[in-house]
Amino acid sequence: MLSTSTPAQKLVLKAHNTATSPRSTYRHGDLRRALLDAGIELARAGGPEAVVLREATRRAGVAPNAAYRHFASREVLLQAVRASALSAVARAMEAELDGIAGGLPPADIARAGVRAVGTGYLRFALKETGLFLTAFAPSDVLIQATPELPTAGNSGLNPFELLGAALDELVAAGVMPPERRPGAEFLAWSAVHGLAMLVVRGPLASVVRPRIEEVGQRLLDMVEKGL
Amino acid sequence: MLSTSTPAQKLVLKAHNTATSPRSTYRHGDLRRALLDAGIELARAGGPEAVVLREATRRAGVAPNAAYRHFASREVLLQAVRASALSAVARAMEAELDGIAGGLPPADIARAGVRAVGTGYLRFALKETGLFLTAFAPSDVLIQATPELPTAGNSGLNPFELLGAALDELVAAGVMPPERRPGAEFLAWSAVHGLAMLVVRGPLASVVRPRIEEVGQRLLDMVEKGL
DNA sequence: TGTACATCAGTGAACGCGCGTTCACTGATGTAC
DNA sequence: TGTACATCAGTGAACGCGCGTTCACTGATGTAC
Repeated sequence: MLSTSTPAQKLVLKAHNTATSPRSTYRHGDLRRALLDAGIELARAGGPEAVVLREATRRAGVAPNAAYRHFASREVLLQAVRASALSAVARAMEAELDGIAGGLPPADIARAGVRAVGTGYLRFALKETGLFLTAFAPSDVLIQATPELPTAGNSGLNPFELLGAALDELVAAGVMPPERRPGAEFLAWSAVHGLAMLVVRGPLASVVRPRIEEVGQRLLDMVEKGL
Repeated sequence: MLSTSTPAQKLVLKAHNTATSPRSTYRHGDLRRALLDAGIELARAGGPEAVVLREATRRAGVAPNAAYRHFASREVLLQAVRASALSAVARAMEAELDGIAGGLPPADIARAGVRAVGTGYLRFALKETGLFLTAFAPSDVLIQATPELPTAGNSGLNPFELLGAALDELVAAGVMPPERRPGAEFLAWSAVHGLAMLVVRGPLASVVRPRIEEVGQRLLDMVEKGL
């Protein structure tokens, strides 16, 4: 079947090659993408340590060393996966932001923006724990966005920038005094990040998880009042 | 020299055996303790993944499998190290609590108590990063204190209990309304834990680290106001 | 339109590594007589 | 006080594992003529 496919069919096969359909051509088509996708899947299921070069090549249906045509090392692949995970976090935040009802006074909108960013972060951590851990995993390398490896969501802002923008709105709406603005993202981020870490893998997993929505909203209350 | 030592000298050697002094007797003396100490040292230097059975036995000057006389598996050794790390966190908090000046009004004392707990946590994370990460590392197992593996400091309270006690004082001093007390430790812990994680290994390492004391205090301001 | 050729994405085999863990053992120690 | 003996903490060797990475290669592809 596959071996008698026409050149045109082969092209289609190459373009849509997945782990399940055996390759029919010598060349893979888009191995870089396939490895990256496999890496993302591994990270989703098991966090950053689960991103293993050999397993990614296995899933792409390719010899282990083929990966080196596209990534200089396992570490470089992992960084690409992290960038993708960061982008997914940004999109989760944007989804929450999109849900904000219009027609409210500016102050309420601004407050809702910060809450949306925090809520998106927490929900992502719970729903996509592996990717979340990968995005913010301990790492010596500072993850840099590049044109090929965007860390931003649809808005063009990455998670950190989305938080910053939401806080700017808070100031613009007169909810937060401008002198408190500098560095405020560190405080807000810390609170939400800490809860996420403690709940998804840490000591609060069993205690807080069932009440995470409630505790999350209380945490955001605290941040709002405290900032 | 060592081979001609008297039985009494041998006993001393056994009791004080370290990685640097070669064993003179067949039996080790206190291998369990030596392995635990080596594990703690490994965790201190490299976090939880650095706690490697074979390396611990190497440092204890013993064959790799000798460890199985004292720990059922690598995981069990790691848990013992974690308990010790938690205890060290508690002691860091207690050190800050001890520094609180007396003679203040109860409300101020209570507030200072919460700050001390948070400050101790943050300072420990920065000074003993490896142990900090080990204490709160992702883990499926809930770390349980046992008589042989205390997680508490000198006060007899573990880090979580120290925070709880400080918050209780806040209520007792009339600073915090009693109805806000339940679950408040989750919020306070989240904030401090998040900052610690983001700074010691996360994306804020380079940005915030130089200003960590200031940012830490601002974070505690936020918690105090927001609770 | 056909052919020669350079490119380079993938192959196949192998490497060294360090890990956790199991096995059958040995011999120092403390204890019972 | 001396001796036989059971205990059990440590030894020595080996296992299988999966990893990242390197090597010399091959053959499908697109391009220049």
